[in-house]
Amino acid sequence: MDPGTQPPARLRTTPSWLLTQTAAHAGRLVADGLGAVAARGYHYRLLAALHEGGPASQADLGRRCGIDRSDVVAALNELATRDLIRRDPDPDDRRRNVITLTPAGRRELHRMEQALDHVQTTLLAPLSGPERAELTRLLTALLDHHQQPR
Amino acid sequence: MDPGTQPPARLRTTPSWLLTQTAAHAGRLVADGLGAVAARGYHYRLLAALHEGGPASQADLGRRCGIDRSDVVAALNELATRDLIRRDPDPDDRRRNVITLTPAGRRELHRMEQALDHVQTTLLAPLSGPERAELTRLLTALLDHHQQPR
DNA sequence: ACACCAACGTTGGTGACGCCAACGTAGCAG
DNA sequence: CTGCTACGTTGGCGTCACCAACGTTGGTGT
Repeated sequence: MDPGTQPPARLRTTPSWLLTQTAAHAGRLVADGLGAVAARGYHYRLLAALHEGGPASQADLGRRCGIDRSDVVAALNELATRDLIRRDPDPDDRRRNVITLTPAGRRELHRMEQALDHVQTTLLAPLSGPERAELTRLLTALLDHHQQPR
Repeated sequence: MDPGTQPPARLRTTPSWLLTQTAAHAGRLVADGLGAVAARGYHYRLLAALHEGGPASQADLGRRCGIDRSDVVAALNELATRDLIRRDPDPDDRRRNVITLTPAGRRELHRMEQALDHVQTTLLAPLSGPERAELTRLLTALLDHHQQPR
């Protein structure tokens, strides 16, 4: 039909464009999947970090998840109103709060993971098993390299 | 030092997390690189599309770049005030504007590309040549697959 | 004991990106 | 002529990421 309705070739071969575009699609899928269980990325990251690392302070959670302290506050507020986490003052350090995953939070985390499993499937549909592993490896290498000065 | 300050393992092996995180880093690098020449992603995409495809309507540009019509308007306004593009009414279809790249716009596009070349280098630093090609191939496959219903 | 600095949680604001709804205008098909 | 579609424009919303500032608390140096 109408020619030139394709993305510019220079963009289509530029890794940064590819990354941001695929990430946009991935983000859309993730947002949809999490939205189906009334959650968003920050919620999942925080709950997953709590599940793996156990109770932690908000600052610790932020560092683990790569989320700014101020954004951790807001996300935890939302999780707390749904009773998915508990926020208790730390008796050993009165500056801190101890964030604890509640049973309901564990259940919600499980639902989120199911939704995300489905997202992975559809996202990686065009890739073979070895290709998925290779993609994971390459992205991990990029991430590790650029995350050293944290 | 303090253990458990690592991202959760489940996140670190999840492709969608890897994509969004690497994309966040890539986006940061791109934004910094383009910011050094007083531009942002939308500006680069639009100028690149104009350079490759020649003058076009705003709706066409939006389709080519994957940018919403309304966002095209704002970005073109910014480019127009810097005289990087011209916006003329289309005599053949009075609904449309014909967007044309000016010589100054071509120069700015060149500066942006230089900045982005540098970004690619630092972004892909940890990968070998074949690995970069493979990453590009995998991302392209993902993008093509998920862009069919456009 | 004191002053100093660092860390914590919190509030508020900014920007980029992506998306959607609505409007008036203009082209096109029936 | 009547609709339907496309176009440009305005305005708004949500997510993610980041920064500045404040008061409180902990730890350190002197």
